[in-house]
Formats: sequence, structure tokens, C-alpha cells
Amino acid sequence: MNAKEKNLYEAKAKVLKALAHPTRLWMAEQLSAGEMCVCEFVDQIDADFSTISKHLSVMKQAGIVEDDKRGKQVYYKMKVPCVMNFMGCVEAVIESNAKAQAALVS
Amino acid sequence: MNAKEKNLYEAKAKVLKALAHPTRLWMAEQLSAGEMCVCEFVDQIDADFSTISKHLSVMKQAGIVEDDKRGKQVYYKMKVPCVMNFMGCVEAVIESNAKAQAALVS
DNA sequence: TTAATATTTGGTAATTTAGCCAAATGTTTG
DNA sequence: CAAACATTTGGCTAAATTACCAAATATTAA
Repeated sequence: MNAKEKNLYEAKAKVLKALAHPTRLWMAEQLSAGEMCVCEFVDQIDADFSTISKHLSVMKQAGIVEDDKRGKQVYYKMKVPCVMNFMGCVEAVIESNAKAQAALVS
Repeated sequence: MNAKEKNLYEAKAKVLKALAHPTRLWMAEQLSAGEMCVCEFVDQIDADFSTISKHLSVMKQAGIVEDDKRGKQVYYKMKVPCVMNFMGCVEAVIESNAKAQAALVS
């Protein structure tokens, strides 16, 4: 694996990592239904607003979402919506795991 | 968000996290072309074999891959192949980022 | 222009992850 | 059975991540 390829895999991993946190994943799912302002997340998530801001920043750095300041508020929206198409498959993994668990018990 | 939902998002994040590492991502891509034994990864990846084994273990714990011991060797294969369908989209994110970068320079 | 509101940024402590080495386990071969 | 081989596990350290608080910044409203 040469340096260029290595960079590519690091870049891909960064995108996945940006989604690989429960709170960020939830936010990304909300955003795929339409833009939201930071204040809405602050109302709905039980975490410090600075934490929420930083989570959004991680997704922004990864290029998954983009922000738009309007007045006092900052609105975020998905930049590459296909990202969420993946979730059906992630759920399939979880179901598969659940079945395996169930099989252990039965 | 109730406890059950919280668990779900944690489970989803775990699956993503298992892919969110350059080495693991590379291994997952190899495995989507067919099963491989640990020794093949050891030959191709510049890391200690124990590190490689642990990366595979992370993906196994997440339910992405499964292993099969045959003789002295352990073979891994994808358990839920759709996982890799996502990569086209991840690449789209990276291209989008690259374009944004290019726009800054031009 | 001061105060209030929304958000980001800096600092720090706690937790998690990554990677190496050494040791343990399981399997085959001599 | 002993030696060789493939892999996993335990232990350790360094690095990265997370979350909180406090402070800074920007915008609007009084």
C-alpha cells in the first residue's frame, strides 16, 4: 500500500469515524430529514451545548454536513445525503447480531 | 430518547466504529472480495500480527465478519456484505471534500 | 452601547483505543 | 512427545476521544 492509498484509507476512515458516535449518528439522522439549528439539538440532547457544537464540528470537518449562519443561529444540513443510505445495512448487522444472541439462549 | 433507543444508537455506532480505522477498512474491503486467513493479512500489512488479530477481533465483535478455524489457520469472511456498499458514498464525500479544497486554491 | 442570546473555542480530566512485546493456546509435523 | 507454526490474549504505554466548564465571539434587542 503506497502513500497515496494510505491517505485514501485514512480519509475514508475519517468519514466513518465522524458517524461512529451515538450522538452524532442521531444528529445525522435528524439532519437527513432536513436542516436544523444548533439550538434545536441543544433542546433535544442531554449534553452540554459545547459538546453538541463539537460533535457538529467533527461532522463538518469530515465533510458530511455543512453549516449556515443566519442571524444568531447556525443551521446545519447534510452535505452528502447518501451517507444515511447506509443505515439500513447497519441495522441488518444489528439484527444479525440479535439473532445470534437469541440462538445462544434458545 | 429512551433507553432502548439509546441502546440502538450505541449499537449502530459500534458497527461504524468497527469500520472506522484505516487498517480495518482495508481488511474489510479485502474480505468483501472473498475470505482470507489471518496469515495473508500478516503478510500484507505492516503491523504486528497481534495488532492485526485484534483489529479482526473488533470487527468480529461488531458482527461484521466471522471466523472459521481450519487447521492451524483462521479464515475470516464478511458476515453482512452490504456493509461495503457504503463505500461508494464515502468516496463521494471524499471527492466532495477534494473539490472544496480545490476551489479554495483556484 | 449594554445586555441577552447562540455558538464556538480553549483547557483539562477521565476514558477509550492502538500498537507493541511477551506469553499462552491450539494444531500439525517430525 | 517435542518442535514448529498460526493465532489469540494479557500487559503496558502513548495517543486520541469525549465531555464538562469557563471564556471568547458574534449577532440581535433593549
